[in-house]
Order: sequence, then C-alpha cells, then structure tokens
Amino acid sequence: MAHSHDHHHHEARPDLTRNQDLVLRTLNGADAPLSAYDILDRLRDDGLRAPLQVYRALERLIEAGLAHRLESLNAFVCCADAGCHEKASGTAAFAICSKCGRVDEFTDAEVGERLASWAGAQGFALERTTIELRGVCQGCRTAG
Amino acid sequence: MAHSHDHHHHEARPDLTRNQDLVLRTLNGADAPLSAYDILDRLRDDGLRAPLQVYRALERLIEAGLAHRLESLNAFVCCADAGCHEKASGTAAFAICSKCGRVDEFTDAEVGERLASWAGAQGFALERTTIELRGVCQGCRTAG
DNA sequence: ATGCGTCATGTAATAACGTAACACCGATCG
DNA sequence: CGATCGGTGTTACGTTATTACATGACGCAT
Ligand SMILES: [Zn+2]
Ligand SMILES: [Zn+2]
Ligand SMILES: [Zn+2]
Ligand SMILES: [Zn+2]
Repeated sequence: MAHSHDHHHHEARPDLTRNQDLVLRTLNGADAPLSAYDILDRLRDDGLRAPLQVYRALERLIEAGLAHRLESLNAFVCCADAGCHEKASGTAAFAICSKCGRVDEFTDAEVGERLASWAGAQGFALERTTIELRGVCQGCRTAG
Repeated sequence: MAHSHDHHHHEARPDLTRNQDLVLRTLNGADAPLSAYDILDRLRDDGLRAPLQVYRALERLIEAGLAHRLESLNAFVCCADAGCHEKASGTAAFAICSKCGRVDEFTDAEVGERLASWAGAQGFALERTTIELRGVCQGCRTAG
C-alpha cells in the first residue's frame, strides 16, 4: 500500500488522515508546545469535538516520527529534525525554556551511545528514551 | 550554613515533617513507582485525606534529593543513589521496565557533561534534566 | 453482491493527575 | 506582645488521559 517504490526524495510523509493532518498543521503553526486540549480548542471549527480525536491523531504522528511528546510538560511539538526517528545518530533531546516555552530539538550521538551501552550492559531492552532539559534560553536570559 | 547547630549528628536527612516522613517511607517500601494518588491511598489510615498533602511532601522530598519524579510515568520513586543530588558526577537517569515496573537509577558522567556542554554552547541556562529509558528489564526478558 | 476484517471516526462518560484559595496552628523573633 | 513564616487540613476546581461503545469506509474473499 505504502508506495513501496517511492525511493524518491521529498515523499517523507506516510499518508495522513484528515484528523492527523489537522493536528500536525496545528503543531507546525505553533511556536510552543501544545497540550492535547490546546490542539482541540484550535480545531473546534474544523469539527473536532473530543479529546480522543486529538490523542489518536497524536499517537499516529508520534509513531511516524512527525511529532514528539514532551513528558515533563504533558504537551506536544512537531519534529524539528525530520529523520530523528530514523537515524541511529542518537536519541532526540529537547531543551525547553521555562520562560518563553520555546523548544529546541537536538541529538547527540555520544549521549545516545552511552545510554544504549548502559542498557546493553544491563540486559535492558531499550525501546524509547526521553531526554528533556529545562532551563532558560539565551534569548530570555539576555532579555532580562 | 550547612552545620549550624546539629542537635544530633546522627542523620544525613534534613529534618522531615510527619507527612514528609510518611510519604518517604511509603516510597521506600514500594517496589515500583507510585503515583501521588497511590501514595495517598496507602496513607489514608495515617490520616492523610487530600492529594495536596502528598504533593506538598513530595515537593520537599524532591528538593532535598530524597525522591524523584518520573515524568514519563507521572509517578515517584525514592532516590536510590543518595547523593545524586549533590555530586556533579552526572544527572540521574532512570531505566523503567514496562513489564514489571521496576526502576533502576544510574548516572553517567559523560552524558551529563555532553548535555551541559550543549547547553553552554547555546547559552541555555540549564536548571534540570530528565533522562528516562523505557524498555524491558533483563529479568522480564528472560522470564518470557 | 454479501459478508468479513480492519482501521479511522464520533460521542459520552469517567478516571487519573494536579492546583488555587483559604483557614488554622505552632514556632520564632523583634 | 504582635508579626512573620512554614507546615497543615479542607474544599473545590482545573487539566490531562482513557474506557467503552457505536458507526462508517475500505479492501478483499466467498
Ligand atoms: Zn524529532
Ligand atoms: Zn526563552
Ligand atoms: Zn537520585
Ligand atoms: Zn521487568
């Protein structure tokens, strides 16, 4: 079903359903993480009525590597590093500004390796890693 | 500063109030993370009645480095590495088994350094770091 | 075409997690 | 003494997430 042959370039997205597309666009248009209920509020006019509609879409988007959940915030952002899902380069990490709410996604291969290595040594079957830094971004610091 | 007028030099613990002590003992006695409401349920007989009593105690325990919050679980554990709070050895990380719920706390200096270094380079004033690994522990894997 | 499995959807109700606001008490200190 | 401070108790409320059930759309085998 999924164009097994599209080895082409910019066809990164698996086909999204209407709800998934709405949610992803909402995340893309936001300049800070949104809670599921924030998203819901912004999509009332598009017909969404219940939290579950948003949570279901988010679940798929996250599986597809198009969005992330920020555990320390109970909120969601779109992925800023298309491919962080794919590459073994390292686990995605997030720096979250407590003042302005902006989030910076990055990866550090060394960090990913060290954690994977610890897991390997312990016989721990690693499935998913959460790394979140809380603090104040440069912009907010210099702004006073 | 630290060491003003120690009544009894006996303990490392800052003096805990009754509620704080109850909550800490409950966490110590558990073999898996507990939610605030789990804790509350276990302390009904000791007179606790409202979530806020638990959350307030947890707040102090976490400040004191005696407990940790697991963001990906909305639950709490007691600190297994007395001093992870103090030492610059690295940020505490947690491996959480999805099957049995057991949590393993550890630190990796290199990981802490890399993240701190990223923050420094970005001018990000790092206040707090969350690292949580989800997966299946060795015990559960071999058990089937 | 009929029926079947599967996946997305819609809806209501409820569970789980967390906080604001206010009153009270006891200890400490000028 | 009165003032302040931190911990406490209680009510009420706000936010986040899930369970349960019903429906609709599609591909596919009978
Ligand atoms: Zn990403
Ligand atoms: Zn900022
Ligand atoms: Zn610790
Ligand atoms: Zn296990």
